[in-house]
Amino acid sequence: MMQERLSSPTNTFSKLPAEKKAKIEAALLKEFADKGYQKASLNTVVGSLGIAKGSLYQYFANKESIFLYIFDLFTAKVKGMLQRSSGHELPQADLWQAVRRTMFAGIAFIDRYPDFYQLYLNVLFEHEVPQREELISRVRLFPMEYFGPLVALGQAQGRISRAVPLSMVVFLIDASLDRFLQGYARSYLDGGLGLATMGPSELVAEVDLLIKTLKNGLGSHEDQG
Amino acid sequence: MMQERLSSPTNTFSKLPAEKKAKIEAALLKEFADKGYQKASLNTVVGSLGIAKGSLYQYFANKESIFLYIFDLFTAKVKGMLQRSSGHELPQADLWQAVRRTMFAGIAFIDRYPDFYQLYLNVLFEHEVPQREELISRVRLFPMEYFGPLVALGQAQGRISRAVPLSMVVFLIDASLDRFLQGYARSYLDGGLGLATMGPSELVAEVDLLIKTLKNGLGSHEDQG
DNA sequence: CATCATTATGACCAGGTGGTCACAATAGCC
DNA sequence: GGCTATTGTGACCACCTGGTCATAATGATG
Repeated sequence: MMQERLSSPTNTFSKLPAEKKAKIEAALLKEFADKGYQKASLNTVVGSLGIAKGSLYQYFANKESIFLYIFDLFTAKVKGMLQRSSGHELPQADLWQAVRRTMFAGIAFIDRYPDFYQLYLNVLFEHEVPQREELISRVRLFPMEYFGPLVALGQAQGRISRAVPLSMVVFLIDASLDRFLQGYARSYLDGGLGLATMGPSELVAEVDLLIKTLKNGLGSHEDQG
Repeated sequence: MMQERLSSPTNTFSKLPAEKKAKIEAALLKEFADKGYQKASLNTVVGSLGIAKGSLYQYFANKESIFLYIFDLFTAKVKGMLQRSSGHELPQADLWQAVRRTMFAGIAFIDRYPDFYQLYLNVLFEHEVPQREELISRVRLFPMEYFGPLVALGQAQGRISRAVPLSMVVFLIDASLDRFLQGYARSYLDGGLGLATMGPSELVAEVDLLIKTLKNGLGSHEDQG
């Protein structure tokens, strides 16, 4: 009695040769990433694919379900990447190691799937994207559920300040992480760090610096390290 | 030989009675804030205003110039608010006081002009907004030019850690500030802080906590305060 | 009043959209 | 081959968009 999801393509689509399926998915992703949901044109997609519009509508019910299907591909990719990056983590792992790993996983994701990341940014802020809030929370829950327990553990062990509420710790980490990645992907958001033009090693140094700064704070301490 | 800006309305528009002008501006802002640039419909606007479409095109050259004009109103409002909030600052003012003031100014701005803030978020992330990067940098320069010198001063005086490059300090402050305000305006971005449902005094406490955390860091210190 | 400049109007246009459907092509099976 | 079920097709539809323009209304000036 499993309900078909609205984002499900028809089984005509699932029976398609893998290669053709991949091409269609890629073209759709590109269009949604480039133009956003509203301005994405299915006419353009079928044109560039060289298939008939009717075919597209034999694969999917409508534009919305097409979009949701593509976004599903994105969440699957994110999930996979996060699991791979945190999979070997020990139960009492260090929060900062986890943050570091997530950061690099994010950077790698943007490098490997720039269109998917663009799609995500579109959803974050575009109006009238179908089911926007639900889609966003689906993605944002991953890191939150991941960091929360680690912060609690760190506080219990005394390595994370107990003076700061857990929610604030998570907020700051999330904000820094997200904004760093946004700056990496869109140079005008990096606040002058120049992330877009950095080489890999510089990027690593910058990530480590950011984490160290999050840990130690911006104020000066008597014993400066 | 002053070149007319592309965003300039015709002088037909400037000669309009102030009341009518304000109504038109408000309706346009509302539409752009609600729908974003692309999906905003001028037909809807003239419909809700009860004026003819031709009139709108006697006030402005085209949709783009309409949008740029409305965005100009926004930057003017932001400029005014920032100047008012920082105007009385002493030359050797404290960075953290400045951050605090900017934070509250931002909150007040969102409360007072939610549509303008929405407009800004649209521009930040929507595709194919005319001159997007230029518009964004126009707004983002304000706080950056403001905080940069204060950070440098703080580092010279030894109150801000000299171990952290100025650009990183500015990045973290900017990211926290921006994200906090985004979370305040869009609850699904607040990372669980629950900003949207807070009363004013709670909000003040949260801002102070955030600033204190930025200063002291997330790690625990022997002398915990 | 008449004359002229300015402003308001809305029917109209070309272009694009998501979506449909009668039909053509193909594939599988006997 | 012939028959059926599935898949591919693109002309077509209603709808909406930003933008135009001939014309009407209004205001100013004498």
